[in-house]
Amino acid sequence: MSLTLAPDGQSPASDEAVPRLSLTVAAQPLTQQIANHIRDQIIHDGLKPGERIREQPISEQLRVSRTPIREALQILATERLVDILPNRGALVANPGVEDLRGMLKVYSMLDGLGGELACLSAQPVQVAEVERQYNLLQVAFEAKDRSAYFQANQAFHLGIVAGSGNPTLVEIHGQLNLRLYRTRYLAVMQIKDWTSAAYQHADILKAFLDRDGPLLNRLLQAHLGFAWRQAEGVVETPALASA
Amino acid sequence: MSLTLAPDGQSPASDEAVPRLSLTVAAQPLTQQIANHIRDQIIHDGLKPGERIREQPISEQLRVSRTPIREALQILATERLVDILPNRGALVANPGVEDLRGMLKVYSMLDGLGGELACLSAQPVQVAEVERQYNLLQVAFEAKDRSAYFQANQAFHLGIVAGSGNPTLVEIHGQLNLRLYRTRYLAVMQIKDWTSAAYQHADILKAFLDRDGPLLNRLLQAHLGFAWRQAEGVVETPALASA
DNA sequence: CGCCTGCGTATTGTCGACAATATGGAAAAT
DNA sequence: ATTTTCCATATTGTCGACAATACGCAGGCG
Repeated sequence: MSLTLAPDGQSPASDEAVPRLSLTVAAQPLTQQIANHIRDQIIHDGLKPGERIREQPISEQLRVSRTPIREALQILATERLVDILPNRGALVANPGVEDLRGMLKVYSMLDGLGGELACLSAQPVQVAEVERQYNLLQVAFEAKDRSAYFQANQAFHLGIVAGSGNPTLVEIHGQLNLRLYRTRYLAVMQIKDWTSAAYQHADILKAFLDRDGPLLNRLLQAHLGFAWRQAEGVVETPALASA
Repeated sequence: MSLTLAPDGQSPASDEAVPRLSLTVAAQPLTQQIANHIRDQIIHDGLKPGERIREQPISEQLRVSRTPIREALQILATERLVDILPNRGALVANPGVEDLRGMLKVYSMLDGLGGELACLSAQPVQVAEVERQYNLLQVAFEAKDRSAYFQANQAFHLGIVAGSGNPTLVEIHGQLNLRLYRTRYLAVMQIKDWTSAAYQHADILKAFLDRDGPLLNRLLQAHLGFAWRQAEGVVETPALASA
């Protein structure tokens, strides 16, 4: 879960135990680690929409100077997960219902396109992974484990898009997915009737296995539109709106 | 064109001539200005794909410390216009033909969706703007002014998408457009037969004015696919590939 | 009584310096 | 002659300090 960030964590006498071979996987840049850290907190609702993100507290918690933190915030701002107000700091992005509706429109289109392309070019190992996630989905559903259900649901859909073999599509789809992540998570955890949407996955999987691209495209878009209509009521949490 | 960046450019005695009223448009953050500066150079081919971007020369040219430059590079890396190799600097992104093909697939899908939505919710002023750009397009075409043609073509397509009223769509579409900008520009400037694609704009405009969403969607996607097939030959410039 | 002004403080923005890492080439070894 | 090692140099990465800006509140003014 949480990153082991502090660079002063000295493994005893490990200076020679871990020589700087080029074979060794290079540690991720500090800026990226920090961006990942903050991003995780945002999508998992540790940092609430509209909440102020101050640099100094993060600097102290992670034992890092403000410089890489500011670089990380620029990344997250470009991903539209935070808003940076010049000279007034960074806020967790707080999209309104209308914004979320617009994002979902684009997202479902990309999701459908991903499915359609995946029917053409998904590798067997990718198909198998999607099937595996479908089974996990069913297990979680029958166990009424919403958290596991959400996780498998994520992996199921992302797995299909990955099958498209289109890196740009995967990237943009994934970025929009992050923007919608928190809302979708809260929706899945809260809505009363989560049975209907769950059953749609069987048809989706079948279309995928049949490699029926156009059908899968339609099913995915309809599925997301349906899930959204169920979630819409939950969204009405204006979060922090002061003054 | 080029930014007036140097903060030492003292307009004589303008300290009181431009008081810091809240009505005054706040100057764009330095980081953004630098990002815009580098972005412009990339898409206009001043910085070539694969070329190294060193921080110090930029720092000297713009009379700015490296800190905001690094922040700008993080932004551009998130936009996939540059690649940052940890400890080894930033390069101008250099997508291969396969990458470009994948981007264009997503781009045309978004373009088509934008057109379809625009048929539903474009404001009269937006429709008028698209018509205006269409006329500029025709003028430039008849004058064989490829540069003006490209510019009007850009504004024409972006104008349609803007009519969708979906900020997320506009943003993602615009970002992909930037990634493809240089290639499209070089293609328009180089291809021999640029008459065929030009004529398609008449049908596109008509479908838009008729508010025929599905038709416009199909026309736009076909249009981009066509333009791409014409451009494909031009793309074969592997740029810098040393060692 | 409410609003405007001015100042102290908190926070962001920028900088120069130093540390860490990679690069290229000369010298040495095979 | 070729490869390897080692070092000087160039470049990126991180930091602490300072500058610039915004915020909140006390005091004064209409």
